[in-house]
Amino acid sequence: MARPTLSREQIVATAIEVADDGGLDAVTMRLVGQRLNASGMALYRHVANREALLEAMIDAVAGEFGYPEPRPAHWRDALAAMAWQDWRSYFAHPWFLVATATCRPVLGPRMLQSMEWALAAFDDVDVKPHEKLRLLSVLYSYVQGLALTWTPQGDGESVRQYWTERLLGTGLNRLEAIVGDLGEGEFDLDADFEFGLRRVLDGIELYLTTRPERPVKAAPDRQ
Amino acid sequence: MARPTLSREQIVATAIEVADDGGLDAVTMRLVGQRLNASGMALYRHVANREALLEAMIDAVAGEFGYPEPRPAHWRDALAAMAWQDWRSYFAHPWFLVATATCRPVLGPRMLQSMEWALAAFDDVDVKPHEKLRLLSVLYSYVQGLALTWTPQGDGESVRQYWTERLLGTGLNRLEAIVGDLGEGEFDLDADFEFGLRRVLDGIELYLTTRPERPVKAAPDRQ
DNA sequence: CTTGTGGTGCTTACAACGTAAACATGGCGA
DNA sequence: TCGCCATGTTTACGTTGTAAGCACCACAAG
Repeated sequence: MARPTLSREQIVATAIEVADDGGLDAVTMRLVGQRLNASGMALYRHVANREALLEAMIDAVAGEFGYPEPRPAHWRDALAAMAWQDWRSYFAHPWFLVATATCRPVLGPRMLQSMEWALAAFDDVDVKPHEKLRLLSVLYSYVQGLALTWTPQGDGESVRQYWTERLLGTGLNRLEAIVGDLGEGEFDLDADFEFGLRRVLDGIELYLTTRPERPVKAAPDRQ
Repeated sequence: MARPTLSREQIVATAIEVADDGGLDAVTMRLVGQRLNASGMALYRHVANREALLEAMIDAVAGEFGYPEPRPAHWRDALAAMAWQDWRSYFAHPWFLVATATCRPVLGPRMLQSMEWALAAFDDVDVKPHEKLRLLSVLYSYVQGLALTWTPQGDGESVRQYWTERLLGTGLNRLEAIVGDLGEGEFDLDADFEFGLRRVLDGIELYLTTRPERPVKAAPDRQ
């Protein structure tokens, strides 16, 4: 049989390149094929259809940067590291969140592995597995939701500019007060993210430490 | 001039119906027009293009259910009410989150009004406006992110079924332990949501009550 | 009453998309 | 050497968003 010149991994990688350059709309079968000196239809030999390609792209990005090994001993440090990593990933690939919203939530192998890593952060904590997932979900959701709000979308117009534009002249004084606040200070997205991250981790920590019925067992002190 | 038989509001409302029935992909200019006994091109007299239509749909849904008036006196009650309302909205219109992810974050008039309502919940709290927005963002993001994970996407396959399917046989024991947990117990999305909501509100409350430099001023006790 | 005039909806047309179907090709097993 | 079949290509079809031009009609001006 004819030696294949295309591979599934190569296709996915190229599609990711295309998406990074031109957004998710640019991920066209023909265009991805073109970057590989192939026709658009060639992709169908390695990928069921466009949606499957998107799912593959999502899972590829999900495992792109590994989480730190060994995992920090205290769950709070581990989860913070994970949150930062995800946060960075979302900005490295602005199309990522759009894709996950469009497709159903993708539980590919790499994504599952990441979840396992995160769950292991709670190994020292005496909570039911389902509650561990619930706690994780709070953090995942926060990171995802905030990124969704602030990732630059399509056109080059800065998100900050868009907000100040829209908030002024609305006659809503509390919103306009924020614009004043934003104008004078710097616009530091990472700082905003870290602020919220602290609140979320605080909420989780409060739960783990104050439930009288299930005391924390042998959680290592943070150094 | 010829009396108009279409109106922008009518178009937006019809488009929302279409999306509720057949998902966001069904929101085609031609199909929305057809429901109004009009051609697809007729819509362009009232809406710039498809994206503008989506943005209008988003803002319409954002203001569909008003938040409770009068607003609960304690910020925590107010924010909880808001979060539940948003949570319900996301499930009433599964396409909503997909649309907000696709378009840039939409700050339409109704959405801004909702934000103003939420900000007012912090009127009794002595925090800088920018920090109020940060605190709100934590909650918004959590609700949005969790809904994004659990809203049924497209096909009728239940999300729960999809998860159990994917989690089994991965060889990752922490994930499989969760499936066992899910299997025996009930699968109560609202309970999951409320659990996380408590954690987020706890995190916010901890911040507001323990900062030594900015004490809470005259926040009313909850009855 | 007649006559623009401009807002409204319709028709046609086009490029781009996902993808089904048939075809061409070339390396490997027999 | 022959045939097979996986791989990539070509062609084609239906659907999409939307640009361009046309047809209509109600009102203001004459």
